[in-house]
Amino acid sequence: MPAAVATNKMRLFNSPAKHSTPLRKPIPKWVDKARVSGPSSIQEQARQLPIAKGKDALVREIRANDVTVLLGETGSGKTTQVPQYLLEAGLAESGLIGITQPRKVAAISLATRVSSEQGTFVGGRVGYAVRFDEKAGPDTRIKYMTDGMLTRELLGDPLLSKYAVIVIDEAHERTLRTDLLLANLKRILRKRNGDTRGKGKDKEKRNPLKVVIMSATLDAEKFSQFFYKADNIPSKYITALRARRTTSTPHCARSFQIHVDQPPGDVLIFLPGQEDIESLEKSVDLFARQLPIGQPEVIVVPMFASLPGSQLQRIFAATPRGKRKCILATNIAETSITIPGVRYVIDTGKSKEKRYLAGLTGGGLDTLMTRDITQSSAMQRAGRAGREGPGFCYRLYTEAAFNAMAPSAEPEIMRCSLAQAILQLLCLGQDIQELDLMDTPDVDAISSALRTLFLLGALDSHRELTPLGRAMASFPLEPQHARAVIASKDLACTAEVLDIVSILAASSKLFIDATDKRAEIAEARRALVHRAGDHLTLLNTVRAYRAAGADEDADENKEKVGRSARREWARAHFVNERTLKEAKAIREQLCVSCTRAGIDWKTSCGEREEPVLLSLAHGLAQNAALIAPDGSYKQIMGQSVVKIHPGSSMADRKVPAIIYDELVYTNQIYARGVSSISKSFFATLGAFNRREV
DNA sequence: TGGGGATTT
Repeated sequence: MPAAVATNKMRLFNSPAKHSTPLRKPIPKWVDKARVSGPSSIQEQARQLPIAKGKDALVREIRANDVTVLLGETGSGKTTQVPQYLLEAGLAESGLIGITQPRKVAAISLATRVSSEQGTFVGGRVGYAVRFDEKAGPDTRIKYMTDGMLTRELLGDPLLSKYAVIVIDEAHERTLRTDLLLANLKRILRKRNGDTRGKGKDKEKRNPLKVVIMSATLDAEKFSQFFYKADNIPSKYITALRARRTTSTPHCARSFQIHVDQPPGDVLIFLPGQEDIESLEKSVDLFARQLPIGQPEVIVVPMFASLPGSQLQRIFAATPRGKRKCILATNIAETSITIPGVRYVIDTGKSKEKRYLAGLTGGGLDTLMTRDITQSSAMQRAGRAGREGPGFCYRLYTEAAFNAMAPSAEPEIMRCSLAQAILQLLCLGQDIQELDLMDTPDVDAISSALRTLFLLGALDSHRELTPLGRAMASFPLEPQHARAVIASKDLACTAEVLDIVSILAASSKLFIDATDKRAEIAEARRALVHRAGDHLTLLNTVRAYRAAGADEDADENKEKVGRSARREWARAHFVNERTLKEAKAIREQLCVSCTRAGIDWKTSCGEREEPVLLSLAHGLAQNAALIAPDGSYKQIMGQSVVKIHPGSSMADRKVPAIIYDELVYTNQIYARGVSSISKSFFATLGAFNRREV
């Protein structure tokens, strides 16, 4: 460990336990009782969850109120049990029970769990709906889904009339989609449950809706206030369904004393970014080699989102007897990936945070900074220890530092680009400035997004949605990318633009960059690099991947051979196959959207590159810069001087003009996803000419 | 010369 970390004060926190004797701190007795009962049926386990005791009272409250806010920590069983209680109580007779989750994996695994508790198959009484995957049928009463999925349903059914109950889970995370849902639920409650109270007869005809908000942090009362204030929507705030208690004991230790002093169990260390992980990996390896004879061997495993899929197997592989796994992870291990066998968590208290700064002229800017985590994150990180037994969390900061942390993260709506959200709301006939949101974004962020939408042609000068804007909103893409797809129709290069845009819309990066293999990687990828820049390099890569093993695909029996040839190709070129697979699924969805919008997605421009770049430039008109006499690049719209990101194929190249996907400010303002474009292109862009309007 | 993490009929 770096000295700075090793000498910091640490705190010892007791974490949740399921069985066996706790290591240091006694586990509260009632938790013990709930967890120690030995092997039993899955239904029996459900009955023993802490929440089960409050079942009747809970159902009574939900029945009596339109909105119920439920505070309960992860593991209290609320997400799996509450929907079943409501089903049993007959609250799903007039419609579905929908439960939203911020993440796809959670929606799927919860549906699977609850299905088996109900003794049915997934897609029967209990189902789920996430992008690219839906298992729900006519018998489905309980549906787990991503919050994005329900937001999409809103566009087609503004009153969500299929649902009798909507449960918003993990509401404290305040994702953009959760916030948009909360605002719309308030509107729906007014419509479906009536403006005035006490007219019971009418109420039944109106198909009333029940809303349950679940939060894991103390700001739960804010949700209750949100629904009650102004509207007097009957809402109830129920406290503390605690599944675990986190107690703290001051504790100083050198970090690797865990390994020397503590019983077996893997160690999970939370760090801000890839750079920190790679440098600590070296230190830990060095430490491991200097261990006295007889000490167990240490296996160091890095973990961050851009790692290739093959690395993931190392994380989930069981630790051999007599060895100890030490996982160095970013925030990815906080919520999205659960690693079995972790008994000790070391929390540095830091994470990287992306924040969007709206620009008044030249689009926006993302900042990426290392910051202190929130108390909510700290508790989540601690909870990652001891999921299968007693566990411990060593916090590398003082209790005072913990108390100084923000209780929970600022809502996403306050720190992201609003262009896509505003466009979707306009399709619903809603104005973001009139919408009753829990937190209202800055007026600058709204004006900036409106300006972007205007430049893209989605809005006219009266802020009215144009037919082009409506067409853009029909794509599950950011407005800039949707604009590029639409532009590709007239430029006859839709196939190529879809290839590029689907990669840009994928969640992880296409290229894998290990610092220590830079020369090898450059050599392997040389044939893929296009001199016009990153967008056409992406296109080359997608095409080459598709071509690898394509011959075998003709024969059904050899399809497997084709798949393994592609996997091998991706590995050899340091390309993330997971990204390519995700992009393929996105592309298929985009083809459906194209057909609906009257765009022939098969139209290809072959090897011509100009139409592709011009289509992209229609979407990225605001993201353009010209070279200055001193060799730097200056934005066309906006005043920033931007530097081409070192990871770009255009780094160190001097061309007259560039377009880029985004600006990221770390130490300097870097343009990422850069292509060279002829200056004369801008003269042909209507958006560019309208920029002063 | 540098890359926290989710999500979309």
